[in-house]
This record gives sequence, C-alpha cells and structure tokens, in this order.
Amino acid sequence: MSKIQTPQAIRGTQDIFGPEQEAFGFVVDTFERVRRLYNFKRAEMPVFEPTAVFARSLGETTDVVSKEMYSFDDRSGDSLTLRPEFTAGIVRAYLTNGWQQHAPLKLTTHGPLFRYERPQKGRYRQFHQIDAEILGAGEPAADVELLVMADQLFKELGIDDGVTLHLNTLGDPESRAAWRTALVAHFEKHRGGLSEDSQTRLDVNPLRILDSKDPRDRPIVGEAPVIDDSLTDEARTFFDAVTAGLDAAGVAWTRNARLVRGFDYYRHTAFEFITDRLGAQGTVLGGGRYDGLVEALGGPHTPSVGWAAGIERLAMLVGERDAPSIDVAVVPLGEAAEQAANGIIANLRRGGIATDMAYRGNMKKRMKKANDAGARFAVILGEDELANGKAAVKDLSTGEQRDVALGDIVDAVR
RNA sequence: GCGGUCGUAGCUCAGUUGGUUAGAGCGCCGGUUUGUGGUACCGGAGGUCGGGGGUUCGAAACCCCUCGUCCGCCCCA
Repeated sequence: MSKIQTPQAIRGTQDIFGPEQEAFGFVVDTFERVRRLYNFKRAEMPVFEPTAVFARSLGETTDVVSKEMYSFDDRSGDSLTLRPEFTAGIVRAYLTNGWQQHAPLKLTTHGPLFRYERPQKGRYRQFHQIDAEILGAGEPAADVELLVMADQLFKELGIDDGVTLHLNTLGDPESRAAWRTALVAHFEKHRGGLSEDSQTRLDVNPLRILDSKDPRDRPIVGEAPVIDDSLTDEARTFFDAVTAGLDAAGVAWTRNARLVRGFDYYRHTAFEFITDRLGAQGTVLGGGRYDGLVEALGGPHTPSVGWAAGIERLAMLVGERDAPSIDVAVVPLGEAAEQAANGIIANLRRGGIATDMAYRGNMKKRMKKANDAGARFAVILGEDELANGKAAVKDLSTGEQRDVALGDIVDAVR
C-alpha cells in the first residue's frame, strides 16, 4: 500500500494567512474606504469570461494573450479564460448590462487574476489587484481624479514616500501614429546597434524599445524622438490639463517620456506608480486612458480611464501587520460558569465589544490566551462570583481587578 | 519561454575532507503555580534532510532527473 501523497499547492499560488493576510486585508480595506471618499461604486464580475473578451481587448499578439492566459474549453466546448486583467471584463459588463445609462460611471473592484508566468517574489500565477475605472468620460478631470485617488491611497497606506508617480502621454491616435512613425524611422536607422530583443520589438511593438533595460539600447533610446514633437494641439492641451490638475491637487509627479503601454488600446494619459523597493517588480500601480477599448469590444465610442494595482506588491510595501486585538476575553471556571458566560459574551458582542472565549482549558491557559489575543480586559467568572451575581473584571495592562455586577459588565469594559 | 540561485523541525538557520541514534534559537505543548496572563527556570513533542534514481561498505553532503523557491531577462500589478 502506497503512502498517501498530500497534494501540493499549484505553482505560483499562495495561501495567505497571519501577518501577511493582515497586510493584504489592510490594503483592501483602505482601498474600499478611499474609493467611497471619491464616490466610486463597487462592482463584482466573473473571474472567467469568453476567451474573445481578452483576445480582442488585449490584442492577439500580446504576450498575455498568446502565452500567459489560462484558457480552456468547458464541457459544452466553449473557450473560456480566467481573467488576466480587470478592464476587459468590466467593459464587457458595461456593454452587456447597459451601464452606459450611468455614464460617466466610476467603478472599482478587486479580486484574483490569473497569468501563466514564471513566478517571482511579488509575481504570481494567481495574483490580486484593486482596480478603479471611469467609463464614459473623455474629460481630463477623470484622469486627474483617478490619479489623486491613487495618490491618497498610497498616503493612507503609509507608503507614499517609497513610491513615485511616473506620467506620460501617448497622445491621440493622430499624435500616436506620427510618433510611432518617427520612432520606427529612428530605430530602423540604428537597427544593427539594437539588442536582439529590441530588433524583434521593432517589428512587433516598437514603442516597447523605449523602456528596454538593455545597455546596448540606451544610447539609441536616448536620441529617440519624444512624443512631444508629434503631439497635436488637442493632445497637448489634454495633457496640460491633466498635469495642471495634479499640480492643483498637490500630487507630485515626474514626466517619464519613455513610459509606454503594452496593450494596444491606450491613448493619452499613461502612468505608473513605481518603487525601487521590490526589485524587478517596481510597478505597483499602473494605468491610463483607453479611449479605444469599448469600440474594440463592439460598443459605442466610450472614452475611459482606469488603473489597477497589485495587492501583493502593496502589501509587501506595507509590511507585515499584527491582527487587531480583541477587547475582552471571558474566562469561566466550571460548567455552570461556562453556561452563564454564553449570556455575557453575547451581550458584549451585541454591544459592539470584540469578545472571545476559549472552548477549553484551565484558568491559566485561558488567561494566557486572553493575553495573546491582546485583550484589554479579562472577565473572570467563577463559582464565588456567580453566586453573587458578579464577575471579576481584570484590566490586563495594569493587573487591577474588581468585582462587577453581571448587568454592568458591558459598561465596565467599554 | 531563457539564464542563474537555493531547498535540513511550524519559522530563521547550523551540520567538519561522505562516517553511529540529524542540532540550535524562536514558536508550540507541559511543569514549577489544583482560581489568574506577560517574566524566569525546567521538561517535552515535532524531521519522508523537497521528491525519485544513481555512486559508495556508508549520502543531508557527490552525480543525474524532477518538483518547488528566489534573482535577472521577457512581460507585467
């Protein structure tokens, strides 16, 4: 008989618990609080969609679509895909549910995403993001609002000093096309000096050469034309409005003329919040304006902006956190006291006081558990106290202890 | 997908040129204290040495394969 082999977790997945989960939860809770301050609604979408949702939106040739998606045929033969990003599914929901009537629609969501990649720290096959989108708004004010919200999120997470907002514009289609043409001409002239990767990029996605890390590419990139020379007046006006809005809101940013987008549908504003504390996984929040996406999914022209941030990466910057302490631990002695304690803990909890009681153990163990849980008070209920209709309330920080009538316990520990 | 690193207790790590029953700290459990936590002291449990195969009288250590981790590239949050 062979030994039973415990199944292992799938590569690139994580079980999050304890101090790491506290950090993870802190990120999500903070995001939920901040998005309400900005009057963003919350939406839930399925974790899988028809494969076409992502293939069309991301572009068939991108790495994400061509080799990183978890795609499979379901039992009826339909090709489904575990979402590798949020935006495409949100746009699909926007179109299929008629959310256009709410435009401009400010939406947030968060949850798991899936990409078949080589795992590293801060990079997983199932990972989690928070996401914010504004659909149906072509005004630069929408870009500004999203960026100010992101900035406030970093501040409230306490990690703003390690993170920098990098900002660029990709222009409108006309600007972008002109810039692209100029870039291709420049890089073609120096093709032989480019790295092998960048020579491939030149044929597939020339903008991507700009953020190449290869030292051979740096001098050629340094002389490459910048978007500013190709911007139409409208595109320039738009970008100026965004930067002026950020300045007015007191949000620090730096221009990064080499910041481009991997996905095809981005226009105008592109941005990333970058840290130098996570190695190669420096981008902790990224996004931009994707005015062309809704049309790519068969909808009407719907200018939109959005961003997403990796919860794991944010949680790593936040650092491990302790679980919140409870207020009261009830320590009963004997069966009669254990029964009576049920009423006491119910009253405490109904009164909004975080309370716990161990299922078993002698007094010493229960006191230790009370201490470990960070309880401010122990409510000790023994035979003597019970007979008098009282309980001993002990302040665990000072060690002081006094008898309190059972009906007064909630007030005594408040 | 490419190149590299590292896998020993729940965690962080020792482990001599290959040589008996594989160690420490922290954590966990118990005791000193049969109605009182934090400190201290004492004791205990806990290990397929990632897995499989090979070399050898003998492997945690050497070789091969494999799985996983971490780092860089690609790409991206």
